[in-house]
Amino acid sequence: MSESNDHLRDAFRAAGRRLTRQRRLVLRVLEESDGHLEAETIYLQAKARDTHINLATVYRTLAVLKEMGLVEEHRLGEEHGHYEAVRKGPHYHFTCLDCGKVIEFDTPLVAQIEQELSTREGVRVTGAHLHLSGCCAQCQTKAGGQRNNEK
Amino acid sequence: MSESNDHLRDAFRAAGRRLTRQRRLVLRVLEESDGHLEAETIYLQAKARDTHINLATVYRTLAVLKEMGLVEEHRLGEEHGHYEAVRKGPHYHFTCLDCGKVIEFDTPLVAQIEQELSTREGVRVTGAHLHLSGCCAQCQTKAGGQRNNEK
DNA sequence: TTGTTAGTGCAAAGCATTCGCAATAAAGAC
DNA sequence: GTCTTTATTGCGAATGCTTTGCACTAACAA
Repeated sequence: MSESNDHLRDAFRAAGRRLTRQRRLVLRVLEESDGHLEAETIYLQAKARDTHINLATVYRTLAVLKEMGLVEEHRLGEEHGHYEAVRKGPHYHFTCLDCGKVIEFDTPLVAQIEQELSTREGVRVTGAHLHLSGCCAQCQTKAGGQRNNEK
Repeated sequence: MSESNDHLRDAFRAAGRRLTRQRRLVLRVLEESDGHLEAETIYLQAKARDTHINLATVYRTLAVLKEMGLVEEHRLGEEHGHYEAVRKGPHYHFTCLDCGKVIEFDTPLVAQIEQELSTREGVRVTGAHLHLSGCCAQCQTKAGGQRNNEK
C-alpha cells in the first residue's frame, strides 16, 4: 500500500501536482471496480468510503487523471461519460443494446488498420477506439431470437 | 427533386411519420454538407434557408432520422454529438488532434473483428464504430515533428 | 514547523439536450 | 378542393451532466 502510494506520488510530482486523499480515493474506486463507471457512481462509491469528497472534485480529478494518462473516458452508450483506469495495453468494447452489458476485448487487427491508414494517409495514429454494439448471447436467448432494442 | 421527395415520403410513411418541411430541410443540410455537423450548426444552416425552424425541432428531427437509420450520431471529440447522413456502407473516422480535421476511411478488417468476436463470445454485432486519432500529415509537417495537442 | 499555493467544498453558472403545451400543418377521407 | 385527425412544431422552461468562482484547507518543500 505504501509502495503504490510512492509510485503515485512520484507520478503526480512529475506532473507538478499533489497527491491528495480525494485523488487517491477516486483512483482506488476505479481500480477496484470493473471499469466503465460514470462520474456520479464514482462519487457515490468514493463518498461511501470517505465522506470528504465532492462531485465537482471527482470531475476535476478525472480530468487530471485523464490528462496524466491514468484514466480513460468513453462515451459508450452515447450518453454521459464513462471512466476507467488504464490497465495493460489497448482494449476495445462491445455493448449489448438490450441489457447494457459491456464486454472488453482485444485484437491485433486494429493495429493493422492503424498501420494501413498511416501508410495510406500519412497520418500518425496515437489513439484508437473501437466500439461494437449489438446483442449479447444471453439476451439473444432471452429474446428468443427477436430483437427488442427500441427506445 | 420530386422523385427523391417521393422516396423520402414513402420512407416516412412506412415509419408512420410525416415528411415535414423541417425534416426535409435538416436532411438536405446534412446531405449537402461533408458530414459531422453538430446540432447547432445544422440549426443555423437550416435557418439560413428557411426561418421556420427551431433548435428543439432539429434535435427531435435528428432523433427521428437516427431511428430511421438515415442519420448517424458520433461523439468524435468526446464533447457534444456530431451528425452525418448515412451514405453508402460503413465507414470509420480519424480525427487530427491538432487541427480537428476528420478523415473518413473504410476497411474490411472491422468486419473480420466482428466475425471473430461473434464467434468467441456468441454475441450478434449490429453496429461498429472505429475512431482513430492522432496527427494528420499536414500538422506533422507544420509542427516539425513535435506535437502540440494539449488542452 | 511554517509558508506557499494547488486542491477542495459549496453553490452558482454553463451547455447541450429534452419536454410540456397550445398552435400548426401533413396525410388520408370525403 | 375541403374537412378531420393527430403528428409535428415553436416557444420557453426545465433537465442533467459538467464546469467555474471564490474563500477555505491541506500537501509539499524548505
